[in-house]
Order: sequence, then structure tokens, then C-alpha cells
Amino acid sequence: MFADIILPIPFDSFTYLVPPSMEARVMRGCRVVVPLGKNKIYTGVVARTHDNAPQGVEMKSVMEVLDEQPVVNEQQFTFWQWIANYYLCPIGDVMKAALPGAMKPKDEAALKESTRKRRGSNTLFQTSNLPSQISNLSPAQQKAYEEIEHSFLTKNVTLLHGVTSSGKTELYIHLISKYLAEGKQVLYLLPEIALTTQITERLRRFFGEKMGVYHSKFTDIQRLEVYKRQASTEPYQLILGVRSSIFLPFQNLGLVIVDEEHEQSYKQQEPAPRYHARNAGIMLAKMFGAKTLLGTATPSFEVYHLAHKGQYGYVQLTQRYRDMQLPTIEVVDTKEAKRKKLMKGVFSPRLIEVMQGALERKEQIILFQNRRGFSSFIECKTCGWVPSCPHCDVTLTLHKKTSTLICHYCGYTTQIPGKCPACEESKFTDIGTGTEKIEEQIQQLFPDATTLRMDLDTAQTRLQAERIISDFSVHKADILIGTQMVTKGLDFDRVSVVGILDADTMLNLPDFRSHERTFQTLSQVAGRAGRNQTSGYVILQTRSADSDIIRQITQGDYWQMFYTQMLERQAFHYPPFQRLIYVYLRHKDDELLEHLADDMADKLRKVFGERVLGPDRPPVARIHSLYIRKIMLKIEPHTSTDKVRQHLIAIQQQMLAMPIAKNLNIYYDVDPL
DNA sequence: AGCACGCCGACT
DNA sequence: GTCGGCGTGCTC
Repeated sequence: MFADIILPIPFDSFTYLVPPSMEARVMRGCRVVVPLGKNKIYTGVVARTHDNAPQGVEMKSVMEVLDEQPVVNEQQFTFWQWIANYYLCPIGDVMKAALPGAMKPKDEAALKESTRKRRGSNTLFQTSNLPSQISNLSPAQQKAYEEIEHSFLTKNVTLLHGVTSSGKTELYIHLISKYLAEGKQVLYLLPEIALTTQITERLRRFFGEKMGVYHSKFTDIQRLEVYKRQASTEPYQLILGVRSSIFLPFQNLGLVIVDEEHEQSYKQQEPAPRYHARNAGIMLAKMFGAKTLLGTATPSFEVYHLAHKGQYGYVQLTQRYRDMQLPTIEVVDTKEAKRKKLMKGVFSPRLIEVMQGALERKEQIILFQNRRGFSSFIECKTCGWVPSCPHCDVTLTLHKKTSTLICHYCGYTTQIPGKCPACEESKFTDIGTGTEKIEEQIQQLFPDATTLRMDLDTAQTRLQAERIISDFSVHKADILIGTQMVTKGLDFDRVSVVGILDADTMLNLPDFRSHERTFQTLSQVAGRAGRNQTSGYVILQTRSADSDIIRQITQGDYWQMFYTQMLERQAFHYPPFQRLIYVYLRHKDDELLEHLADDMADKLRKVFGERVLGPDRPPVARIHSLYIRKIMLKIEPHTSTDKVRQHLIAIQQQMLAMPIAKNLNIYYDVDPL
């Protein structure tokens, strides 16, 4: 007997000989220990047993069977295969993402002794004394709830489009209760950053020990606990988890909730499988005949488009909780202010005035700067030399705290040089509107105000970030300066003013989604102002004050923004009108790579014709000493994914069969962000 | 992805 | 004269 084994390495499967003594125990879905290569040992999962000896390879034997019962069920296998096919990666990559690291036997020995430790997170929780009879929904919420139920009668997926603070979570809680009462399981997906203790505790109050939490920052052991529990006869009925929790075993899934559906972090970027947890979650639900609810205040175009076409259900929630006012957004034209030389650093006179007022009233302020404005670097004062990474085509980022320069792609770290290698002078200047600089300016403008900043230096770990958030929420500082980090579903009662320092850097990114994203981000940021009784005020600084997109943002006019952008998307054949697949080629020799990429693009054009664009050098054209080329493929949405995959794989094999392409690395990003 | 095998510099 | 750098090639 032979067994095809999936191993946690980027290949499909390997065939091993099953010793007669193990034949009864080597079952699909069980883990086995197998040798690989000269002297490596891996834990794999049995995908199939059969009696067709593969030709041309010398087989090795299964060493040990670890499970009496399968730990990967049929539904999971189907799901794994779907991910591998759709996202164009080997199934070994899927296994690596799907099974907690602790599924390896080495770690299993350590398992046993940590039984005490794990009780911290999931097993032990104080069933708090707070009331758990569910509060009533407001009339608006009740209406939306009924519409969702109604929509689920005919649609598998429904979009809940609810403005910030409209009480989506309340609604989810009611819906979850209903499914749990029917004996169904619920998967509640949240973006990494939004899965805070705030939301966990809130749900814990209602669902107590029926709920398991699955976070990527848990240890392998903790995640293994949840995994095992889900595979057991008494699984959690509700899982509150991040992206990777779609890989947990479910038995009778009835509902998948994807909160903040539009969040980019649902898409795994690196490493493979580059899956989208929202879309994969919809597929997972489909496999169970379950329903999916997508919640957001600012839908992604992909989802809104389908809802608009009627493929997804659509439910709106326009009323804010307790009739809170939406914050007023005031646009400040910095081009004008700059021309009149009225800007004090990044602050316009109007922003200063509004901040002053808030500080006098003892209210808090959030200043938002998008990520790009944050990364700072150094430059030689004399010749303009800028230190860059020796392995990647990027500028090194300055970390002042440690006086180091760090590459954000490969982690290369070096000290600030004593003298410039180009001109031997030793004076450097810091470039970039770093948060520190903003902080300095605040100290000059408002000497009595206290500040907190959230950036690469101050929030390197999750713990540090949470600390800043909690400090700010108890008013240990008047002003919080930060990136997107500060915007995610955090409720600060006393924030009355939000300052968006520069909307333009976001809008001008060379990316067809920049308007959609800016709208989403700035709406989120604006929503931080005036969460409680205080009314909110948002100052939006921009140099393009009279542009359509700025008007759409200030008026919160999602539909107009969507409509305008969709015309462009259609004209230029971008999603959601076309599906994108990026084909990446990597090689250490730039010249050879150029040649190979041209060759592959030609081969692709023979099949896909004008749908092939490139190859192009991506913005960061070298990472880890490997040069990169990107070929873009634009596919009509209704093309058979299977056909496309078969062509791509065939061409890839042709490429890799060429002797000169020995060290060529090819991989894909399907539905890239 | 790992991890061994293989051909060129600074150490006893 | 060796130990070891990481370049490249393979894994049923």
C-alpha cells in the first residue's frame, strides 16, 4: 500500500510506502511521520492511500502514524484543495497555513507540560457578573435584523452596510444567538487589529464558554488547543478569530460573519497561500450550506458591486446609535495656506485654532498621518547620499530609539554610519515627516498639551500598541498621533477633534484603488471623533480641496464615490469588472530574469492574448537579493478558473523545464490588493 | 521552505 | 594546511 502525504513545504504531495503493520492505521486525514531527503523528518497529513506505485522515484516508508482518528476532515480537504486551486499554490503551502505549528511532533512533547499555561487564554475566563440577557435592538437595528433574515431566505451572502456607530455588533450578537440556539456553529471573522480585548470581552459576556478566540499572536500550543477542541465532540459553538481561523475544523457551520469586510488585512500577502479570508470564508460557508454576513461602513467595491447587481443581499443601517451626530468634516486648503506662508510645520491656522479650542475644553485630539508620511530615513547633508538595503531595492528606515537603520522587507539592520561612504562627510539629516517631528511642533504650538504617538518606534509589539491605546483612553495624554492603527474600531469617549494632516499622499498613490482606500480610511478616521456626547469635528488638510473625491469624503457620499470610480474601473478594465492575477518571477540575475520574463509573457500571450500586460519591474524590484518581474493577467470575471489554472501551470512547467531557468522562481497573486 | 553538498578566505 | 562563508540544487 502507498500513501500520498501532504507535507508543510511548497509541493503538492509525496508518495510513501506504508509498512504492512501500519496499513490499518494510515487513513486519510491522519498525521504521519515521514523521512524527507538526506536526513530530515516531517509530519505530514495522509491525503490518499492507493496501490499505484509511482514510476521513476525511489520511495521511502512511513515511519509512524500519529493519530487514531483523522485530524483533517473531508470538508477541510475540499477547502484546502479549493484554496490551492484558486490561489495557485501547492497544497503543502495550504497545509502550512491551516495547521497550527504545534501539529508537528517535536512540539507535542512540550505540549503536555504547558497544560497549566494555556488556561490563561481560552479555557479559563471569568464568566463576569455583567448582565447577559440580551439588550433589545433599536427599531432601526430590528428592521435591519429582519431584513437580513429575509435576505438569507434567497441569498447566501448579504452585505450589511452600516454607518459607524450604528450598532452592527449588537446586531451580530442577536444573529449569533439565533444560530447557536438552532445548534449551528458561527465563525466571526475580524481583522487582526480589530480583535482587541474590548470586543472579546463584550462577546464573552454573552456567549461565555461557548466562544473560542483564535488569534495569530497566540502561541502554537494555544492555537492547537482551539484546533483540537473544534475537532472534538464538544467544539466551541462560536469562534471569534482572525484570517487564519477559516482553517479550523467545523462540524455544522451555520453562519460566517466577516466584520470590517473591506479591510485589506483579510488578504494574506506573504507567504503563500495568498488567500482572501473574506472570499475564502464565503466559500467555506457555501460548503456547509451556511450563510455569510459581510459588515462594513465602507464596502469594498468587489462586494458592493455584487450587492448592487443583486447577487448578494443588501441591508443598510443608516441611523447612528442614540442618534449621535456624524462628525462635521471641514476641508482646509493647505495649498492656499502654504502660499500665504501660514503653515506652521504640518499645521494650518484653522487646525491650530480648532485644536486650541478642544484643549481648552479638556477634550482629546487624534492626529492622523498615513503610513507613508511616517517612515523616515537619513540623508547625507553634503552629497545627498541615502542609505539603502544591500539586499533589497529600498531605502533603510531610521529607528531613532535604537539609532539603527532597518530594511522593512528583509529585516537587515545596521548602525547609522559614522561618515558618508560617498563623500566621507559625517553630517546627516533626518528626512520624512516622522511622528517625532509632529510631536516637536505640537510642543512648540501647545506647550501644555501632552502627546502620545503610535509609530514604528513606539508600537513595535502588540502589547506596546495596546498600552498606548489604553493610556489614551484614560486621558493620559491630550493628543494621539498615529497611523491607521489608531482608527480601527476603537472608542475614545473624549475625542472631539480629528485632524487629517495630509490626505494627498494617500490619494496620489499609483494604485487604481487609491480613491476607494482613501475614502475608507478617512471615513474610519473621521468616525473616531465625537463617539459619545461630544459632537465631533474633523479637519481635513489637503492641497486638492476642490476635487471630487474630497467632496465625496466630506459628504460621506459613498455612492457618488463608487459611481465615479466604477466608470474608471470599467474603462480601464480593472476589478470588479476584470479579475487580476499577478504572475511573479524571481531570479538573482537581473538580465537573465528580464529575458525569462519576456519569454513567459510571450507564452502567456499565445493563450491569453491582450489580457497579458507586462512584464514590469515592480516598485520594489529586488528583495532578499532576488530581482523581481511582474506580469499582469486580466481575466473576464466569468472565465473558468480551472481553465486559467491549467494554462498557467502548463506554461510554468514549460518555463521551468528550460535549463537556463534552473533557478527561476514563479509564483502567483490571485485577486491582488 | 530547509538543509546538505561544494568551492574560496582568515585562523592555529 | 583546516574551519567555514553562503551559493545552488533536491526533496517521494
